[in-house]
Amino acid sequence: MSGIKEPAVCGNCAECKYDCCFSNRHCGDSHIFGLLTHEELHALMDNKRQIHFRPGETILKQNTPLTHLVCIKGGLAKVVSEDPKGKNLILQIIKSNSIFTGGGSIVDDFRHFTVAAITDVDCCFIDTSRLYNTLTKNSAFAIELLKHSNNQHLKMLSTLINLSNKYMPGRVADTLLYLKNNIFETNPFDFILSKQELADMSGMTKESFIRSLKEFEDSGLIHHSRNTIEILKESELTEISKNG
Amino acid sequence: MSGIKEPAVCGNCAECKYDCCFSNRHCGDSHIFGLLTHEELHALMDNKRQIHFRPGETILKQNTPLTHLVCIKGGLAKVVSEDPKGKNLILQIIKSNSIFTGGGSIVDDFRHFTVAAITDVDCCFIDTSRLYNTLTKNSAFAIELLKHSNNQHLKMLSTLINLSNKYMPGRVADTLLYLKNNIFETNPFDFILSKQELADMSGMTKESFIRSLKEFEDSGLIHHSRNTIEILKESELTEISKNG
DNA sequence: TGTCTTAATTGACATTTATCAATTAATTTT
DNA sequence: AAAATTAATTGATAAATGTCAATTAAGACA
Repeated sequence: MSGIKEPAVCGNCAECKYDCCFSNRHCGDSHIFGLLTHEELHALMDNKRQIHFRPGETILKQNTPLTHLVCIKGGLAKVVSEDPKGKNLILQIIKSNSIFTGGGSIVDDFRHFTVAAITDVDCCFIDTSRLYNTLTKNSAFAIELLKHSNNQHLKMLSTLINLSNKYMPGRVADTLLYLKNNIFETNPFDFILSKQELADMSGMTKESFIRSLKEFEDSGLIHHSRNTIEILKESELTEISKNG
Repeated sequence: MSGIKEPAVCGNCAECKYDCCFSNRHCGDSHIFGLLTHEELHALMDNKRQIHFRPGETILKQNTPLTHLVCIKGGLAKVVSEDPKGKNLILQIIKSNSIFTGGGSIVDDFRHFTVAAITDVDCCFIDTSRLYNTLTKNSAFAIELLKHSNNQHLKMLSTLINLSNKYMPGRVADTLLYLKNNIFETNPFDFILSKQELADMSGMTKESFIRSLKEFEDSGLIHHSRNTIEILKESELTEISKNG
């Protein structure tokens, strides 16, 4: 893990070509940084640091103070809720160009999740103390962040319903469809996730996940080998997801 | 259910004494409406309607368009996620003086929950189309709403963890402690909720809830009769909650 | 008061899921 | 390449939870 202090640059500056929040001015679908003026962007990003993480490294640790926002510039990371007894629940996979506020921002200012790199990850750390100031000055930015927050809220609701109302086959189907349609966006897809991680996404033990996957394989719904899964009958998987 | 068009009044007007959002200027802990100027308050609340609901009535219905915010002025309501197969999950109980945005606001603008009255409920409906304008003009208000949203987010996270990581006794303990400490704030407490509703709060069938409750009774942790529950050994219940 | 209806409770049983131990496969290290 | 470690898989079993049916209790009503 290495921290490189970046110069204050933005899409409006000649020298600025290489950074997600600056040159592209968007994180995920929200284009949230595009709402800032040149000056506001500089004020917020001035002392931003871009950091590289290797697979497996912890980017943010649950229960530590929330001092920075994180923008994922490249790579995949997992958002994990760690519980004292060691049961991990993977709530979300974060892709390139997404902004991660961590839930507790502006509320209790500590982190409620751990974020860990799955692949190599490049990301920016943005000071939350500066965020407050930006929110005050630019209400369009504040509204966009509110939208982002509400979006996360709805995603978590969907996770909650999936995990609490469905039996294992439905939950496994959800995980597979989520990976194909939202994360990897190819079929078949190579995944870097272990069976334990897939189980942690589905709220079950790895043994149960494996058995459920095998049933799908035997029914011809999917085909999987070491690190690849191909979804053969998506509509049937969707049915299984719906029926719980 | 009756709708009474209210005059545009606020805490600054002489005639205004009777309304939660106006005279008290707060909803729950957030005092969010206190951040608005006299003019902004009027602009937002001008055509507000105050409505009375009787026990059991639906206040907001899942999957309908999200056109209004709701402020609960008096009474208790339940926030329910209804699933197509009829499995209901009660996510939250709403008390007096709380604001309910419903998750989907500013995102997809439809409701992701049903809200139903448990007791008699008085509440105000505030036009969300006016909300956007207010957010734009008053960033402190926007930040406060963001805080509210993040708060809801964290509460949902806690629900998610409780439901997915704990066995039944832990979940029942959570429900009982939540009712005592957050909703009724007395001990013993009279509850108006049916066993089915308590089970829906705990993510299990009513039969399972009843059995779990009986075990607590037999172990001397609680005492319950028809509509009253008394928590006798809170610290032990807290342990059960922690250990899942 | 007795009838009707709904909610609460109990018991027997089936299903779902986790746990534990053993084995095999894959990966890393030496 | 062999040894050592870690991950994946399988089977047997136990624990957790849901389902169904039957019974009792409580509340509503005429």
